[in-house]
Order: sequence, then C-alpha cells, then structure tokens
Amino acid sequence: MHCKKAVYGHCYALFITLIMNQYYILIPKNLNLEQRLSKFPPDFKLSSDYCHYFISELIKESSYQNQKKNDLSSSTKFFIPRCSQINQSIYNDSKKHLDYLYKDFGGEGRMLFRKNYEESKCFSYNLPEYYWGDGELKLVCITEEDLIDNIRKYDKPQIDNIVRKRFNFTINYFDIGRFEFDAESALNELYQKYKQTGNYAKYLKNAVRVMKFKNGYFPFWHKPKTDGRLHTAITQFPKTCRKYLKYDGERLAEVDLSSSIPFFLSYILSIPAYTPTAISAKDAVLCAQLPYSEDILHHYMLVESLVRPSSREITDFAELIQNNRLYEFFMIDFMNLDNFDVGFENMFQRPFDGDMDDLKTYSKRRLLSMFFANAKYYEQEQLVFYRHFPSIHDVIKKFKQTKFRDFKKSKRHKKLAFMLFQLESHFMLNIIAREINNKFKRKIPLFTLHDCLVLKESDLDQVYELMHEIFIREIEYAPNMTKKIWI
DNA sequence: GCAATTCGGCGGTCTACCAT
DNA sequence: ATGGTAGACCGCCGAATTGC
Repeated sequence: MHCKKAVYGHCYALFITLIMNQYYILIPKNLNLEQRLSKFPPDFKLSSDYCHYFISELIKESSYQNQKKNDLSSSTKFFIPRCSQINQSIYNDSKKHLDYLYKDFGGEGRMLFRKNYEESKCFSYNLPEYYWGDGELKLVCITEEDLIDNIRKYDKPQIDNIVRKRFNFTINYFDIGRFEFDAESALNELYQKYKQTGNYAKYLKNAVRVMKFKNGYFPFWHKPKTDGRLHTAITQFPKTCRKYLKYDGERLAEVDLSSSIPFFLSYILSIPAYTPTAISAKDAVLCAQLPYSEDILHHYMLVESLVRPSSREITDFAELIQNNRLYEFFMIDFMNLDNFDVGFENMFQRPFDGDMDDLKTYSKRRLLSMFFANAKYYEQEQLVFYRHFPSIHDVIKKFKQTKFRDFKKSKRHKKLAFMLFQLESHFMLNIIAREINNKFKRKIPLFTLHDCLVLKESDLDQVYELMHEIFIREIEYAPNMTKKIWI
C-alpha cells in the first residue's frame, strides 16, 4: 500500500512540475513587501511567496462578499476568517509570517489587521485600506514548489465523477498548457472599466476570475434536471477579456445559434402530435433527447395535443426564426406599448434615442422574458404575441399554468424554461459537440458556451458546415448561425 | 412539566458574472 | 423572465435547550 502510494505520488509530482511549476496570485499594485522587509528585517527565514499568497487569498475572499455599495472602500473592508490549522497545512511556518505582517513596526502601521471574535472561532484578517492604494491589482508569479503543491492540493476544483465522465469530450480540452492568456492586458482593461464606472466590486470579482483562469482552475457544473447546461470557466469568463485568450497559439472564435431558445420552441411545436400515433412518434423522437426530464416532455405533449396549435402559425413562426427576423418582427409593436419608455430605461439606464440595434436588443430581451415568465407578467407583450400567433400563445400559457409534479403553484411556469434549456444543451453538448469530436478524432478542440461553440479560428469554417449538416439531418432545418472571432 | 428562548436548517432575497 | 456559480442576510418553523 505504502509502496503504491509512493509511486503514484512520484508520477503526480512529475506531472505537476512539468506543467504546474508556477502559480499566480493577485495583490495590490501598491503593496510593497520588499521595502518593508528591507526596512524591518524579520528574524527568521521569511517567504515572500507565502505572504503574497496569503494576501491574495484575502483579496479572493473579499471578492465573494456582497454589500450594498460597490465602491473601493466598501468592497475591501471585510475581515476574512482563516483557520490556523488550514494555514499551517498549506505552509508550516504560517504563524510566524502572519505575526510578522501583523506587527506594528515603529508606528508605521500593520500590514494586516487581525480580529478574534470569540472562543472557538478562528482569526480573521483584513488588508488595511492604505495597502490597497488606488485599488489596482497585479498578478505575481510565485515559484516555491512545496507551497504551490499544497495550494493546489487544498484548492482543487471538485468535479463530480458523473460530470467528468459525461463531458470528458470537452473537459479534456481545458488544459492550461494549451491556453495562452495575456492576463496582464485583461486586468488592465478591467481596471480601465472600473475607472469609468466606479464599480470596484465588479472589478474585484472579474480580476479573481482572471487569476483563476491563469492558474488553470477549471471547475465544471451540470444539473440535468434544471437547465442541463455545462457551466465552465469559459461560461463565467468576462466577455471583454476573451480577446486575450489564445489556444495552441491561435485566436479563438465562436459559432453562435441565432435566437436559439425560440428555435427549439419552434422545433418542438413543429413535430406533429395530433393523433395518438403521432404522439408516440414524437415521443420516441424527443424522449431520446431529454433523457433526464421525459416527464416534462410528456406533460408538454399532452397540453399541446389538447390545445392544438395551428400549423400555419407554426410554419410562420419557424420561418421568422430561421431567417433571424423574430426580434425585428415584434420590435415596432413593443415600442408602441405603454410600458416601453419605462422598460427601456430600466434595461439600458438611459432613454431610447432611436437606435434600431437598441430596439432590437430590447425586443429580444422582452420577448424571451415573456416566454419564461409567469403568465401574469408581461401582459402587454403577451397581447402583441397573441395577435400574431394566437394558438402558440395558448399552448405556452396552458403549459405554464397546468399543475405538474412537485412544482409549487407559483413555479409552474418554470418548466417551459427547463424544457427549452435542456433541449438546447442536449443538442449542443450531446449531439453537436460529440459528433465533431468523433468525426475529427479529437483534433478540433471545442468549448461550449450554452448556445455557442468556441473553437480555434482555423477550425471555424469546417465546424460551421458540419453543424449545419447535423441540424438538417437531425431536425430537417437549421437555425441561423453566426461566426465571430474573439478580437 | 410547561413556557420561553435559542439555534439550526430551509427557503427566500440580494449582489456579481455568464448565457438565452 | 430563466438557468448556473459564489456568499450574506432575513424570516419562518420546528427541535432542542433553558428557565421557572
């Protein structure tokens, strides 16, 4: 047993020294530990890597806190508990280091504040405002191997084994050795944005995401019974920082499904379900696609067979979506509603100035909100939708309102969102992404971003073609798709 | 033994990010 | 409006503890 463990440990050590001999931590640009060390030399061998790591942890934890105000001083005032046992397990000499940082040398002030609430609770720490400076953060690379090993051991993302197996086709591409990430530029851009908006809490949260990515911290979450989407470091990554990511030295790009949720709605409507035999055919087609929530699907089909949407409407609806004209179709009607001015200002924090792209975005968000919301909201928009697609409106409304399983009365409308999200993620993950992987024998790295596939720039065109083919084959028509390069 | 208090779990809210 | 991640906070409810 002991022997086995030692061999395994050896391999593991080799593995991590090859690709993980560095670790990035986040500290204020202003923090000058070296100066303090030279002015007040410690009487023991002090590791500045550990001090920096500890301060970085305080910053990371601060980013998770929430408060009413989001300015610099409100975002940095928190005392963060750090248990001495854990500190010690990461770095043996942690106590000496923390005492040094806490010590008030010659009235110059402490580098750390420390607070002890009560017995049996651990100390908590806070980096004084002075050391945050103007709030700008920088990434520093630390190199002490034992420390890094311990950090990684302590702070490893927990990935459910089922999730790992089910999504290994994309999880394996999350390899920090193949990513190239200009984190410095990304941080700088985030800081410029903070200067404009004054929202420090947001800057802090995004800076921590940048640090985690830089360190190859890649967690994965998947809940098949709700949205069924795969949430990754990419789905959480700040949009403005995407252009600083490269993979195998190449730019990244995405193929995006236009109005993907309405597309899947039109798909599920378009399969005939009026006769008992047709229901079972539809059943067979769709059950294979929602293996985790067959019951929602059955329930939906029952409602649909009772209400019977008009096939004329379904064709028109599907055509609007395939031509990517759905949101434009509703935008003028939405603009003429009583609630437009208030609604627009709530969404954009400014009045409407006649820009058609803004209007289209507004229309898109209102329409989707309406689809997902409890039928008692968005009444004006529902009326507009009803005027154009009365029977589709009735199916949706009926489905949202009927009693189902253990959904509370106030939550019954959510099953539409669940069903559509699950259909979308099933197609993207289990059909499209898997097939690309199989067809190209794992030579095309891919990442899913809900309704997007993210790829290397050079793979973009052939994947686009293949996606189109798959849609035509699986459901006889394809949604409008757009290609975008992350620049 | 009963009433009053306290505590923990649960569910809801909020903030931030991403997507539709 | 919906979904996911994170943590804090609040109110509710029942169980456990405390007080008389």
